[in-house]
Amino acid sequence: MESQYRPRELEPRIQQRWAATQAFVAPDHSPKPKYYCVSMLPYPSGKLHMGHVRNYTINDALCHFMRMKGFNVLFPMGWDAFGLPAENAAMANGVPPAKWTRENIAYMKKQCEAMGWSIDWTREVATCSPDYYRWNQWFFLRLWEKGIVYRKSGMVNWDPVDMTVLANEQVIDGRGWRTGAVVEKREIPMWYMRITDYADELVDSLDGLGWPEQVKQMQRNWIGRSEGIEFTLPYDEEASRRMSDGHPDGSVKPPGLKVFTTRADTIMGITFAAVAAEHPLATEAANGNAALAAFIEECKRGGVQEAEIATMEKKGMRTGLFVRHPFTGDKIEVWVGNYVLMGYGEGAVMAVPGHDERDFAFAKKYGLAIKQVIDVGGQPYSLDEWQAWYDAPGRNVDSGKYDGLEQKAALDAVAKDLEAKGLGRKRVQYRLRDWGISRQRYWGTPIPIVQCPKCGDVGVPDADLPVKLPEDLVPDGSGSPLARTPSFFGTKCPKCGGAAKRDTDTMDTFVDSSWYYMRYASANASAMVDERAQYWMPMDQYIGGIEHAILHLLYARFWTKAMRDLGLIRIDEPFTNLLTQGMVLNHIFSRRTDKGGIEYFAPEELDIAVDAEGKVSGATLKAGGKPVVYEGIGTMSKSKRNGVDPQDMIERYGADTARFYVMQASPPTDTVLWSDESVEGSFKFLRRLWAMVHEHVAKGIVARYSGGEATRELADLRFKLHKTIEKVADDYGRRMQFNTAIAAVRELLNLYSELQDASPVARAVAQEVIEDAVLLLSPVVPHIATALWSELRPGTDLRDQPWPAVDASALVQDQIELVVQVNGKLRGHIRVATSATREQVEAMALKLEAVQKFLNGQTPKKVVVVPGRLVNVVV
RNA sequence: GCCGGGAUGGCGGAAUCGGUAGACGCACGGGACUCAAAAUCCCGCGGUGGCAACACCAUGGGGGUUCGAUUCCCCCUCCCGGCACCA
Repeated sequence: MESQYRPRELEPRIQQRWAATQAFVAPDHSPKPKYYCVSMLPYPSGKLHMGHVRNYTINDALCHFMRMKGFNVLFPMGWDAFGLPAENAAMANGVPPAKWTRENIAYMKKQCEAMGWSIDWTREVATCSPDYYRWNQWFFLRLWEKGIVYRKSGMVNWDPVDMTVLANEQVIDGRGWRTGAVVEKREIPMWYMRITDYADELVDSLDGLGWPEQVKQMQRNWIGRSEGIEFTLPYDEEASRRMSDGHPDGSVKPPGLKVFTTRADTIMGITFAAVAAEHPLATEAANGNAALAAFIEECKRGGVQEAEIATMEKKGMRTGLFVRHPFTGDKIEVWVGNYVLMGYGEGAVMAVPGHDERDFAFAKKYGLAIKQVIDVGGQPYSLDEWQAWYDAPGRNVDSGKYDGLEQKAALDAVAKDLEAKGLGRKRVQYRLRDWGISRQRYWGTPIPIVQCPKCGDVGVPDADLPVKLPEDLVPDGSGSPLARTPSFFGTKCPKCGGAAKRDTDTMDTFVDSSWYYMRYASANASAMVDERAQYWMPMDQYIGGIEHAILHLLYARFWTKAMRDLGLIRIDEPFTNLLTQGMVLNHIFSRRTDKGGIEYFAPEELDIAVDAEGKVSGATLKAGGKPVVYEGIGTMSKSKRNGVDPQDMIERYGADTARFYVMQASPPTDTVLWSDESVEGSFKFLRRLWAMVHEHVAKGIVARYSGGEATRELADLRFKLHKTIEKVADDYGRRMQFNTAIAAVRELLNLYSELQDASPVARAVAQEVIEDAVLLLSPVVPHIATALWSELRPGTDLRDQPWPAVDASALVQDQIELVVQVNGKLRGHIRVATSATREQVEAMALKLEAVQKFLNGQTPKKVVVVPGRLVNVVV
């Protein structure tokens, strides 16, 4: 055996052997139980970053562990290959997105191979491949036929200088990132999917999933199912006349202002009403009111991001129009408020400043009446105390016939009365909105629709799919390249044969990632999926960043249900268990460009200054010395340019060190701030492991311990070994906490290295311990483990070894150590027989000198005995 | 702003169901080996006081429940993620 650990020679050799024997190609049928484990597919940004290393190493370790446990394991890989960064790279370098993307994929695939992940590459998927995206198009058409896909107008961010639609990411502080121009909202026609049709099921079926509770909670809150009442505030004479004279959308004249509320019990507290700037009533009121028209224009300025809208200062203006209270007939003034969202409910609210936080802030600002209609324990009405009582439970007061009712009863009574008057009804409202999938971009799946002047929207016939994306275009940042390419959009109507135009929008990339895991399972199928998907799905374990907790996971769940309803798969949920990996963070540095846009810098391009506390205080460019702005820490991302390439680590220490490092550093669910300081320690450990095996082998390998007389020391070592096997299996399989599993093996090896005994029994125990330690670590560091195993058991392969068995007899103990506390503070230890009674334990504890000292001759007030753990003497 | 999460030594983290706070490492200090260095090995390592035994303090801050709280409850601060066109 080599005395030196040389990962750079060893790892490629072992990887070649795996490739030659197709070691990780998973059969689609097996007598073994299946285990399907997938990591969220990476965006091919150029190089792997540490987040990927963490993600796929967790995936790989779980897969190795499950193989050892006797499962038929599938670990596939693919590329989320459409999207914005490819277009940005194209603009920067003049290279078509297709070329850039494919080169990145090739490089990153090499890196994956160098990491030694046990991927079944025969199932690789790249979402930019026509073989893949044709099924996006095919499925889109099926959903269209079913009415799940439909067209309506939607709001986008508009850059008036570049004349282009901006992604939210491209809007920085309300300005376009390239031009620095103030962004505007613009309404354009788009395709939508009716995810809201599935809202109830998406909430209800969360319950059965093995997902982190926090993720399920986030999804529930996102869908935001709330039961409330939709009712009408009738117009007064003036409003009635104006709204019927020229109702802007020309639809049926509404008899009043429709609102939705979950707090109808506070209906007697209405002091005004508010509508969104885009509401038809606002439009009508602005007719001939220049100030209001200007205010509405102002509301439409700025981007469409919710965070931006929600943090805006609350502003409003009178419309001069009035509605009437449904019960009292009192006149209620209607305001336009920038805090009312057109996209939620009816785009209009009844305002009860006494019992709603936003209405309160608005009323206070404009000096509107605030009326308390819920009694909250006799507290006096006081604006200063308002924060304390606005949403407290209580009985109705100052509410006429509803006085004295509790919330639920008041709600029911109000609903009944509104229904009786024909003004309202109970209804469920979701916060969730339908999924808009149209993007005015080039690098995505073309929408398979032809717009015919005679026939309207016509679907591309299945036989003509895929509608291929031209791959040689280079975007320039203004408008969509497809919309300027007649050879793409010029076509004939499939229905009438006349000249027609293709839809030049592409699909949201969330479409691509909504079903790729089913395509892996039915690789190269001539349909979207086939029966093999049914074998592998639902996925046993899904792993990915917590940042995908809502959107991606919700869309994928919806998509799966839609596929089920079209008879393509017979499952309700795609992901049985979910592990949300914490993000790998790094420092972010940026600078404003001359144009007013923004530019990011990688840490290696900068000289970074640190203050006395070790915190980053500033930075300058290495080239040129210009200062840059420190923006704090954030997720490693391509756009912020703060990723760390693991390549150096692989080249210096090998893949096993990189793998070991990320796995031992922290629990997978934790966020970590990148630091490459302790990588060296991981390498030293592997070298020490190698040295231990080398030393053992040099003394001569023997058959592992299988019974016979053992000294106390050997029995203790075997106890530790078998406890460790139990713990590591639990950490890998149930807790998925690899850092503590590795720490446990280190403890075992620390104990092992103290062993001096060279007797035949000791040699057999040593063989047992070192063999099993290699097996326990093998899921994390498969290369070194494979090499060491072949020295410990010549002629056998690590890949054929099952997970080590726990020897129950090694775990039997006759004595245990208990902790003795006085008033909950540690004061000593006692060793007792495992069979000792409560009374015996108590007596022994009280006899301790450290305990007597605190007793001062008195009898203890109480003695708490926790079996197998501790004794607490209360004095 | 709203939703979800987090905060433990100089650093990463451990304590799994309310039961020994700091496992296991990194960094650092001291020592051994060496002509020297690297590598390796041994010892120490939360704070304050003390020669020591030991005592007290300590898990972001404040309060509470409990024999006992890093863990449960209430309030607060700061940080991270998401907020529908980044993926």
